[in-house]
Amino acid sequence: MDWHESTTPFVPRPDSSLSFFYNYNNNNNPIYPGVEVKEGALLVERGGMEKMNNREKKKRLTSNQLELLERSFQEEIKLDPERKMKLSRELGLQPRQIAVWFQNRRSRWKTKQLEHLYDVLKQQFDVISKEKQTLQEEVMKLKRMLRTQTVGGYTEMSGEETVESTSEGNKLRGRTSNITEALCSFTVEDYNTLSLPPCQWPYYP
DNA sequence: CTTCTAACCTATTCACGCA
DNA sequence: TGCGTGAATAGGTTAGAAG
Repeated sequence: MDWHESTTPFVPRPDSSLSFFYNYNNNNNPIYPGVEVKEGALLVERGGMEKMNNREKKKRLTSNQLELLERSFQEEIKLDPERKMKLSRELGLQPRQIAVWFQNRRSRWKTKQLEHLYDVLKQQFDVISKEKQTLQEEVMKLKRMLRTQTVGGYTEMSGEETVESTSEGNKLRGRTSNITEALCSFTVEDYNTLSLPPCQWPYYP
């Protein structure tokens, strides 16, 4: 899940309705006085686009700025105050802009991770699904064989006792239902510990 | 215990840039 | 000019410090 092993594992926050999404634990939330400028660098307020006339036009970051930000992000997904100020100085951007960029970047990163996870799970599901189909076909085949044998004078299986209700059938059922349960009960907490193939960053949608 | 602050998050808005 | 992208905003939660 982490870009680097150094980053904090995905730990849902307790007691939060949004805990599902809280990747990054907040236990060592640093004090960072006077840096987080709530307006200042930002150009537009909600519903106040007319105010932009007096402000700087919203600009895209330059390729150099993006390159450095991206490098920094890949070193560490979280932004500590010191690094924020350093990047701010180096890139000539407001600290708030750096913070926003990291925020948005983490968001994009997580979206990609979820897409990747979906692909992995789908692949696994397809394989298992195929396997189940093969086994079901085999069961049908065995049933047919049994029926032929009983017609020919062999011992007949009583009433409901089919191949599926035998120990083999139970094994098969148990196995498939376990797989289904496992897939249906998959949570993001599992996602934390799931070992995924290495994720090639940066990749964009 | 309550309040404040600063960090984080998701969802959303909307300007920019490209086909 | 329509659409995708991404910078920025809004509004929410949590943790930690201070009163």
